Parts: sequence; structure tokens; C-alpha cells
Amino acid sequence: MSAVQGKETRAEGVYRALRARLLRGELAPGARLRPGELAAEYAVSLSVVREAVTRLAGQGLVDASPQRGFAVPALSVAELRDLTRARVLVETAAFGESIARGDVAWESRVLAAHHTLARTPPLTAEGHLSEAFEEAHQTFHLALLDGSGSRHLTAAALSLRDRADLYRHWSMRLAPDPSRDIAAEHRDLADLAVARAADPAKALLAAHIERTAEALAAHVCAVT
Amino acid sequence: MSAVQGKETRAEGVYRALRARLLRGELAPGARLRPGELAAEYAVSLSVVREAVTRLAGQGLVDASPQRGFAVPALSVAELRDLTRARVLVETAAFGESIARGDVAWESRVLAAHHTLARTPPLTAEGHLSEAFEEAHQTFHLALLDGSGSRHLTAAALSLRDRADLYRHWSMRLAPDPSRDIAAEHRDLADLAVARAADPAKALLAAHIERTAEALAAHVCAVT
DNA sequence: GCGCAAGAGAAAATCGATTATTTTAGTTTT
DNA sequence: AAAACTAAAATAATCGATTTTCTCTTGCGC
Repeated sequence: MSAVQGKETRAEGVYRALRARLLRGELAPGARLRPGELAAEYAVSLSVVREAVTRLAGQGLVDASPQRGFAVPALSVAELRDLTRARVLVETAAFGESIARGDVAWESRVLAAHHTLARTPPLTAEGHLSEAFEEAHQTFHLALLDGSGSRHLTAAALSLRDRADLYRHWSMRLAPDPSRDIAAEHRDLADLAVARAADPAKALLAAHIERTAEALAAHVCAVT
Repeated sequence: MSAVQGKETRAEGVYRALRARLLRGELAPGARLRPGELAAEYAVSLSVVREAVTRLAGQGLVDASPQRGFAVPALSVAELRDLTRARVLVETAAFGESIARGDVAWESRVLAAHHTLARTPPLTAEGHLSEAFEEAHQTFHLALLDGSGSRHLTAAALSLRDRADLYRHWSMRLAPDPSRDIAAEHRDLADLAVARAADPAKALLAAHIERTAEALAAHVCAVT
């Protein structure tokens, strides 16, 4: 898109920064987001923090309760299951639409995104999640969904995906499942998409989503 | 639910008031929402208005562009089609889940909501849309979807539905289609839901959504 | 006459301070 | 010792004013 907007508003900046931290799992679930602290941290006034946080709350990435402030959403197995169910339905629908209606440019985006993903190592030398991999992964999954030509459908899917990201990072941090060949799953997703094999593609995407959720749920249950 | 929160924050009040006006079609599409005006109108400060409007923007009910303020979203046939497609997919998915997993309480809610809807006249004596009918209609459609047990799925469907409401009011105001028996469609939806006839139910819901959209699209094309 | 630039005015964004509410800590009472 | 009340501190919500950015107008040069 055109980056015509040379300047970014401060509220916008804080919004994006906070959002990134949230999705990256840097903020502990349940932790309070004190406007005072954040204002000091980002060197802005309360108003801009409040605007940023309100926006995040509107998208469900932050919990807000009147007179009681804001907090990072607490994670729960029940919500994870709920969310997973919603994601499977909405993402497979979007994926199906993309397969049915996506054009050649969409196929190209899928292949390009997959290539980048496949060539990006998931872990850094120190064993942490790689920033680059995160982005490539995000981009790949977005590519799978955005061929439908419906902005609203894509947005709905992405919104759920963002919320799920609050979990996914903890999942990968806590329960890296060695028995899963995630790279193969991604490869197959790309292949089936380009082959326009709607039903197998949707089934695989559903399984892909559910597996990650199950891994985390199992882990949390074991810990708790 | 418990109305423990005796007091509502001002931002909350303005948010709800604005949202209601938006969904009721009181504000012309494309009209700017000037914080100054609104602040005067609701007798609150800019900050409060800004927070309310930002929240609406986060939900897609208001357009926001940096340094340029907020506006009621402009309607377009292209967006209507896009939105309709997304709604058909997400709402039928939610409806299907409700039919598959809804309990007896859900069936009861559907029947109760339908009864209320059927007994509420759509138009007032003066021929305007009845406030009560609007609410009953909203409640009925919500009832159809909320048996899935997935808060997120319901929320996704409702979010799209809200956005579509920006159109629906104009549709009914401009193009009341006398050839449609909407009451019958609602009755059949309720019947099929309770009968757990998933496929016919989903098909009917899809048609129900599409018909309204087509009526408006046709009308707009004719006018433009 | 047309296009462009400077400036006045309007509107958005931001700030710092004030007010209201909740939470916490301490104290008293049973 | 536990419960309940009270006062103090912390935090959320709101305000009014200031600063920044955009927009529209007016005047100037081509």
C-alpha cells in the first residue's frame, strides 16, 4: 500500500508498539496495563495511552473494565477451545473462498510467502523464536486467506488470528512439539491451495489450527 | 446479567449513544464526526468523545484517518457485496454450530425471540420503522446464532451484522420490498432451527441475508 | 486567466492538571 | 482474632488549554 502518510500520530505509534508487545507475548497474561506507567515509558501523555489502549480493547486484545482499568487478557483453556472452534470455521471459510475465487496473483503470493517461510529458520542461534520467522509465518497465513476478495472476511479471520496469537507464543515457548513437522504442514497447505483442492486444503488448515491449540491445552492442563 | 455497575462512565455513555445513532441510520453516510460538535452536544470534553469514537473506529463502525478526523463510513455497492459474502459465510457457520450444538435452552430462546418478533408490528402508525421491531429483529437473529457456545464465533458474526446494519436501515427506508414475505422467512428460520435441519436452515439464512442486500444494491444502482 | 505559494483560520492531537473512584492500610469494635 | 469501618494513597476518568497539522482563501507571478 502507499505509505503516503509520512507522519504517524503518537497514539498510532503507541498503539502499534503495544500491539506488537502483546502479540509477541512480552506482557504476562492478566498483567495490568497502567496508563501512568505506559505514559512514562513511551514519553507521552495519558490521553494518547488511553486512546491506544482503548483501541486495543475494542479489538479484544486488551480487557477493559470501567473504573478499573485495563489488563492483558487472561488465558484460559476454555477460551482457547472456544477461539479455536471459531478460527477453524472462519479461517477455513476464508481459505475456501480464496481457493474458489483467488486469481493467479493470489497463487503467486502464496508461493512467495511460503518460500520465504521455508527459508527462514524458526529459531535463533540462542534457541529463541526468531522475529523474522514470526513475521514470515504471519505473512504466509495471511496470504492463504486473502485471496477471497472480501476485505471483511479476511478481517474477521485476522481478528480471531490475532487473539489466538496471544496464546500461540506461549504455546511455542512452553510446548514445542518435536513430533510435529510444521514445515511439512505449511508446504502441503501451499500445495493444496495452488492445486485448488478445496476440501483437503480446508481439512489440513483445520488440523493445523487444532493441533497447536491442543498442544497448548494439554500443556496447561499438565502444569495446572 | 447483574447490573452491579451502578455508574456508567461518560465515555461509555457517549459510545453507546453514538453507536445507537449510527446503527439506527440517523447519521448520513460519509458525514464527518467532529469531536468539537459532539463534545458540545453531549456536554463532555474532547477526550471523552475521542475515546468513544476511537472505540467505534476499532470496531469498524466509524472511519478514522490520522490527522483528518473521523467520519461515518461511506456506503458502497462494492462493500455491500463484500460484506454480504462475509456475512453469509460467518453467519451460516455460526447458525450451523448452533443447530449442531445448541441445547434446549437455545431452542427456547429462538422460539421466544420469534414469538416476540412475530407479534411486533414492523411499522408504526406513521409508517416509520418501529423501534420495538428493530430490537426484536436484532434479538431474533442473535438468538439464531448464539447457541454455538463460542463467544468468539458469535462476536465475529455480530460484528459483521452491525456493520451491515449501517446498510440495512437505508435499505428498508428506501426500498421496502412488498414482494418479500419477511415474516414467513423468519418463521421458517425458527422452525428449521428447532427441527435441527442444518442444511436447509443455512440455505435459508443465506438467502435471507442476500435478498436484503440485493434489494438495496438494485435500488442504489437505479438511483445512481 | 491559471497555477502556485503564503498565511489565516479551523480542526486534530497532545498535554498537564483536576476530579472521582477504587484500593489499601490502619484502626477500632465485637 | 475476625470483621467492619475510616482515612490515606493510588489509579482511573475527565477537563480545559496548548501545540501541531491540515485546509481553504487570498494574493502574487507567470
